[in-house]
Amino acid sequence: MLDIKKIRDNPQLVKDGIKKKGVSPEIIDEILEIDKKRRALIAEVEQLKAKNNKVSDEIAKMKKEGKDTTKIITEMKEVTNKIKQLDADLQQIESNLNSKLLYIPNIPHESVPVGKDETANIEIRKWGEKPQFKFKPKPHWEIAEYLDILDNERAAKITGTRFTLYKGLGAQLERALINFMLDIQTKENGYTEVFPPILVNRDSMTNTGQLPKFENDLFETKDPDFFLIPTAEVPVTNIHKDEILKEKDLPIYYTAYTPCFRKEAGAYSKDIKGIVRMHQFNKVELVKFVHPDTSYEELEKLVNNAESILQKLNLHYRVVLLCSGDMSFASSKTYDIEVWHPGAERYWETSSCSNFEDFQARRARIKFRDKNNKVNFVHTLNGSGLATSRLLPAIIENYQTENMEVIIPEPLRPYMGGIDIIKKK
RNA sequence: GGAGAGGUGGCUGAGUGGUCUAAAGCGACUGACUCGAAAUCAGUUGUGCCAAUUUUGGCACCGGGGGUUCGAAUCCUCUCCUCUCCGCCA
Repeated sequence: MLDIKKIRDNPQLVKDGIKKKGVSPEIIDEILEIDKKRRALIAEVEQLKAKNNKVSDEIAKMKKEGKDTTKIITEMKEVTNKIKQLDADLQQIESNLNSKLLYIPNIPHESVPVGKDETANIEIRKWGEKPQFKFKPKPHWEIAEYLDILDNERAAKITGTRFTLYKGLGAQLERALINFMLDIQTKENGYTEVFPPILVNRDSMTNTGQLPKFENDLFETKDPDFFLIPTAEVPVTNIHKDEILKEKDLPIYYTAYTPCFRKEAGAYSKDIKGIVRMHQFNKVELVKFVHPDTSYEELEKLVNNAESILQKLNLHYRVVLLCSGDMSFASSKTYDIEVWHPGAERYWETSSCSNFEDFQARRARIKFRDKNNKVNFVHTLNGSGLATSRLLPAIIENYQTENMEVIIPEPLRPYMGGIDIIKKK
């Protein structure tokens, strides 16, 4: 959510900002018009309330002195009725204003390239090199089927399309990756591990920006009404909802493994091969609550923390700075980390690291008290550290052998009971 | 799922229709005393919105929504959460 005061004081800046994100700027004029009405109404109704409060005190005194109050009470009834009516009007205007504000995206940071879609993204750096094979590397779904470690067909029997069943050493490798990543993020990078609820309420989903605009992308439950999280960002960011944190406690770093659930409505059908785009996938997430002055430094560190996993696994990747039009609704600046899949012959996003500045904090009312006792919004950041539905295929494809076996990367072997290769049974 | 109790400031906790501008204590902060600390003493101590911004004034907030009343922390109603007991259960 953007600050209504900022919109009021600097409408052109906000208009330019949302335009870069592909949202048409007329909405800002509507918002300002509603805000104007709202403030006029507040002035009117509060004046009446002040009178009401004053006279109520007088009535109390009169009663104590035994004076007759019937006349003044009759008069006040009219005032009260007027207040009720104005309050109802005000409530309607405020909910209208609020629902409009909830649809306004965050505006991009000045360092973000302006562009419409992914073609305007900028490659920042590459790490490692594409592995060379003496044979033609196969895509992960062929190897996984041969080794019988992933089974989409049986998962479809259980649930439906875009689900997978991890089997045997495949299941074990998934679990190893999760544990490995959590250990790195907690032991080396200073994150505190949490394991949050994966069903959340509407408020939490609104605070991080998935709602109200993207309800179609989410799975929800009936009775009670909850949503399945599309990312651990949602429950973890909401840990500090409605809190005023101490400045000395910042920055706060959390990491969490959760399954994630996405409808992937409208996603390209060509992506359904293998497990790169599932309705359910596993992810280790990194979330930060930081002082506003440090959030862009913290973003760089966050990206480095995510990269460190790929480096340890010796997987070639590139870091991409997203352009304004390719960024998510709530983000001010986003880097994607894309890992090389030699079988599929393409890079796949395996992490997305964003600074939301105070966009989410304002919605979730997450603040801190500074040295001068002033209360201010924190900045929130998050990034995948990493998503296993893209990482496990990358390992299968990068570590495949000519006879379709998969070598386990050395750092994962302790998590696999010492197993160093996946062979056909 | 059933029965009961309860939700008040950073924390403990009083307040059951009208100086509540929410008692008191603890904690925190500031100052005094001190070489310094402790103890002691004095003072300060929430959030949001509106208007002006030099001092400030007004409104709202006692889990949340709605209602009764001239007036609600207090009464009614719905709802959420916590605790205790029973039932069920990984």
